[in-house]
Amino acid sequence: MQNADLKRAGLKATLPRLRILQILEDKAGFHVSAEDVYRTLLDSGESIGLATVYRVLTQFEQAGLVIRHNFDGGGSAVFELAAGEHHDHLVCVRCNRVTEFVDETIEQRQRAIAAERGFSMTDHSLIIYGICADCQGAAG
Amino acid sequence: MQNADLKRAGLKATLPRLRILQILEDKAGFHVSAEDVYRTLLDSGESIGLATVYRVLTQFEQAGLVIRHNFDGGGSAVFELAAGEHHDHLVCVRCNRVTEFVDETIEQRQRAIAAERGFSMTDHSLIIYGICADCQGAAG
DNA sequence: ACCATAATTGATAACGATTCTCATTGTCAA
DNA sequence: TTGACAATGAGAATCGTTATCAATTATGGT
Repeated sequence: MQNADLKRAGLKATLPRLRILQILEDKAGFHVSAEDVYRTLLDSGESIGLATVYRVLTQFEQAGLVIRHNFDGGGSAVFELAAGEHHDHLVCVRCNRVTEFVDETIEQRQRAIAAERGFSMTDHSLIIYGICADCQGAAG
Repeated sequence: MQNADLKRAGLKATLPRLRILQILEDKAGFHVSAEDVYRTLLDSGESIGLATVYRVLTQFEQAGLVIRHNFDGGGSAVFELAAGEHHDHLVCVRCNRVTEFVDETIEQRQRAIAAERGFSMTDHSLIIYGICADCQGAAG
């Protein structure tokens, strides 16, 4: 039960938080914006304010439940459930689809580079922008 | 003469563009926001509109003269002269200073990963967030 | 189950960054 | 020079996001 997930994160198990967590789980593996979550809620007949969606997503991020990404291009941040291990992203600049990947060689080099410079790494973000196979097939 | 740089990029050599290009050259190696450029202009006694600064920076970006970065945290985009080769960034989350680095191993892996997935890479961005040596020394 | 308390919510105003609008001005090729 | 058309400046408008604040709700002790 997600109720416990929230408690564990130090958050009261309120209805908006449960609903939003559910939506994120339903879309596991996808990247959704605050607006996406908000619209999904509206479509389900829930009446939860947009401000609450932003607040809750920020709380989830701070609690480590979700990860926020600021990809170039699209002006809004996107979120994904923090389940599983760290991964990086391939973003299609044409259809905006996001694919994930993990590469241990790169991870190692990053750690080495940070260490070489006395940099205490807190996070990192690697994004490859390009045109996905589907979009190459489709239009020029 | 920068006049020629602009012409080559297909841009008329107007005064605002020349001044802004000059500022970017003066700050080569640094990352400046549109506001930074704007304030620098004001301080020099120039009266160039903020809207023009944004427009010109966007044009420079499209012309390949500058690179725009959207680092996490700081809400505004920063720009740097596109001179020289591609490089990645270390961003200090405490003082916001940006350091650059190049790592051929990572570059290669990125190309390989894109290729493996039939992804036609147009760009990529690797940012390591952390606390720089100076800031570690300073405060806890 | 009930209550008090403190956290959470929703509606909307406010915000910062960026873009748009449009009348005015400037550049450049002829 | 001059004309055509792109570029500019000032401010309004827009976008995503955050703050405000009164009303609502979850939770722990009873």
